[in-house]
Amino acid sequence: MAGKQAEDREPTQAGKARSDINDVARMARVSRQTVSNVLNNRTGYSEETRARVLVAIEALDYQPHRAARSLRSQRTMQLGYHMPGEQLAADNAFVLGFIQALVRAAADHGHHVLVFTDQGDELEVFRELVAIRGVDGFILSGSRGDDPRARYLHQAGVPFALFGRTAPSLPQSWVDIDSVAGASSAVDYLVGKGHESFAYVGYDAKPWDVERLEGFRKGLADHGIRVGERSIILGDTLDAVHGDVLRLLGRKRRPTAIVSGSDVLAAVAVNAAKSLGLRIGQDVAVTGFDGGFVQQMTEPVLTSVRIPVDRIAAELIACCLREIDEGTVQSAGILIPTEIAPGGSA
Amino acid sequence: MAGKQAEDREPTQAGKARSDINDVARMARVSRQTVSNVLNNRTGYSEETRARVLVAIEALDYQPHRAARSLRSQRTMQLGYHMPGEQLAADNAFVLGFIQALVRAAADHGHHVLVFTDQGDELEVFRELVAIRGVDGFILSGSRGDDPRARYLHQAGVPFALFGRTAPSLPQSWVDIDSVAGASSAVDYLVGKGHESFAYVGYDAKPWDVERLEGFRKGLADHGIRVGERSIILGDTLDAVHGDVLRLLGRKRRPTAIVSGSDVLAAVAVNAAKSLGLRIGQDVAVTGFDGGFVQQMTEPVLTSVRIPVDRIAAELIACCLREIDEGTVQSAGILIPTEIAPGGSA
DNA sequence: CGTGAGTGCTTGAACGTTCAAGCTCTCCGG
DNA sequence: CCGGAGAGCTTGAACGTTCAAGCACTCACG
Repeated sequence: MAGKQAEDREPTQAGKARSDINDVARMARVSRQTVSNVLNNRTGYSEETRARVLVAIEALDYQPHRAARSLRSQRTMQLGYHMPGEQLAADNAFVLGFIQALVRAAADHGHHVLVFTDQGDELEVFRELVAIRGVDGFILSGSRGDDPRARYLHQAGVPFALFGRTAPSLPQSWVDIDSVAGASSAVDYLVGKGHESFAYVGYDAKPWDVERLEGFRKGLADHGIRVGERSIILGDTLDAVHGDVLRLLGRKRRPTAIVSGSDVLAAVAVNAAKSLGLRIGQDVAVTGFDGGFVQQMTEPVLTSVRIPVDRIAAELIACCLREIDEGTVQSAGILIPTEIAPGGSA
Repeated sequence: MAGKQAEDREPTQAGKARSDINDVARMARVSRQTVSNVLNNRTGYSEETRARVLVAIEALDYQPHRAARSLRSQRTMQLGYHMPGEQLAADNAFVLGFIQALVRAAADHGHHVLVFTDQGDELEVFRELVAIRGVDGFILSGSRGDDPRARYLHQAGVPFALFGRTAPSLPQSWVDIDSVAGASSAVDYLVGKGHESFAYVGYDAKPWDVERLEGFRKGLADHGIRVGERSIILGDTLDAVHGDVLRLLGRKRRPTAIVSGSDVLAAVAVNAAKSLGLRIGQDVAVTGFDGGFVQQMTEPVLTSVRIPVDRIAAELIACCLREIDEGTVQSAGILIPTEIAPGGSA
């Protein structure tokens, strides 16, 4: 049943071993070191030599052996991304897009991404990766305040960049979105559409949830609009939020616009509104926050505050590599603005 | 603004370089090779020596240098996972959980996972990774029929395992879920709850979509239940499906149970039913397919055919490592059964 | 008591790069 | 015509492991 020798799986490369740097050197009639220099765009060779080397590389289809390079140069050309180990929850749609963006951004700089996660002890897995020198640096995400991973890496002298913010006591590279401005921009957008009566639906768990609510309040204040506390729904479970939205929209003077701190909760609000017979985008406007694929899951498509993952990933990788290459820490963080991604819901 | 020397980031390790295998050997009063043998659980040393070596390893906090190991042994202890490069869509909730499961399963065998994706040429990125010997093998996903990635890897003689099925012409390791049995089991479950009148909501794009519908039909046939073609909704857009479900449930003799080939579409069906004032789980039952976090996004929670990602990941990693270690290909694939994850919707 | 087969351990070499130091020209200023 | 600098290239060593051989000693067997 099982078992078939793998030998017969290599029909083409019969005996012909992979070529190494010496083969290239021999063919180009130069020394190994010169090949190495060309490969790493160093100086110290003529234009003519360079051309000969490149021809040989091409002809032999040579690519340097990653492990050999790493051993000598002490650079792995790999970055580690710590994937949240928690039970997968609502904003995971976001994480997947983020990983994809990270991988692409790293590839732009010739690096690969090692994705890892922890089970139990969060730091253990970092310690191991640092000990075996498996990566050159780390990308962390989902942090506000004092992050034990950041503290450990800092103390261990390992470069890293953080998506989110930490306690400003340590100098470290971080990139974050401007959640306050994002939520505030949703209000601007709705005001621009003529809305005057608002409600908010969001989580209450993470620091950025608080910031989004704060942004909502700021946005209203900017336009001199007041909002009652009863119009602010902060829910843990989708059930509870669903019920609260029903109650909210059942009121005599119901709001015409609902700003949400999450696409998923916005979807819940859309459903609740629909079940009351309200037309989304006409009787009531709803905006979300994320812009992942959940945005497409409502009908009509959600208008959402999009988190620009590509920008974020690019900055994170750039920060991390700068730290690796130059040994310097970008002590000021980077705040990335969000964008409104208009759908039919507002 | 920017720029702070990283020097002062290493307060603890002043000069004290990391210890290598020779340090351990010296401390345990044995040779490098003996340390190496202990490390790799080989034979050729006494129990007493082994103990001394372990003490030394502990004392020096020694961990072997990954790159050095790789160079000599030609094993990277890394597996590559090719993340679908397409625009992120509905079943991405699934992919994220899958990655997490893969990472964990690989870790159980002392391996790390390199996640990569392509932009444009799908094979290019494989060729590079193979050329630099960046991984020992690959995990592919999302394939039915003739997969160019599988073809390439096979021809290059690189071990890999496939989530999905390919043309049976090539002997290769694959693991897949039994979609037909899965959809069929949803019908069984609903029949067990007393339902007699069914409808189906699903996609039509991928091979497994077809299989799920097939399973639905088979499940009905098993119970001698007939279904009209008008009760089978195959949609591309959520909008269209939403409308079709409204029409379906608006019929005089409406079905009491809706089986769906996707949690997302099941969620759409739930919303549509709610907007007609139907009580989910009572007036109409709905089941999904996936069991990712989308399952939690409806109210009540969706009853769904869960894809056991942990099992799948474990089998994939095991297959791939077997191929790497023993050079043998498991020529028969593995079909993993799904499980019904009951929620309140059916 | 010589021989063959373990058992337990050591040693030099190798894996495929890059580092650090050197070597050989040429060219230019004094 | 000597000295110094630089351009262009080479060479031995090193990175930290594992491989492949070998060595010394013990023990059983004929």
